[in-house]
Amino acid sequence: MENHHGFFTAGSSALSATAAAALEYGGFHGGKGDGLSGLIMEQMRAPDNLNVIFQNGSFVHETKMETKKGEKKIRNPRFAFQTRSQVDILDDGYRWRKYGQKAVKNNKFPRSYYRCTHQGCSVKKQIQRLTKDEGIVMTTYEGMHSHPIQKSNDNFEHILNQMQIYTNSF
DNA sequence: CGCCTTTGACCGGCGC
DNA sequence: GCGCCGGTCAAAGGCG
Repeated sequence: MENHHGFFTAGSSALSATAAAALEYGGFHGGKGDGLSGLIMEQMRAPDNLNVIFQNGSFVHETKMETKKGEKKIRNPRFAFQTRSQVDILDDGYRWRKYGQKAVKNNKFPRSYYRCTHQGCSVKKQIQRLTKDEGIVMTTYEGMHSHPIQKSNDNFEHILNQMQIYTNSF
């Protein structure tokens, strides 16, 4: 688990543990053993009400209390991470339909909302570029896929390669 | 024709 | 109540 390549330059054991959980969940077909598997964070998940955020390679977690008086208001597990990338859309192999875009306060870039188009799958994600550092794209996943990937993974791997190059030259 | 964006309207929660 | 804010809906249009 220590082989994730400077992408998240973390010494945090918490990060390692989370990464382990991600790989354990292993939604992507095959780690391919090419060293990129550590970068595949899409499938990482956090416990209920736990928001996991990576900032500048460091690891931050924030608990989110959603359970108020509603009780039924339990949010799906959420997972957020940031990547340094020129492109906003990180193709992770699933098919997404965009269902909204909103301007966010204190941010000059809009936030985009996507939903997984697989029948019966309600996984959502939001993508937002940070004003603070335009090179960073923040992606937040909510919920987990309970079905296989629909698209080829080739594109995603390509993008991962790009990201790796990009981060290494940092 | 099927699937996707775009975009303003709408909605619920919250603070004043 | 009212207005803001974040999130979602849905009509219209684009594109292969």
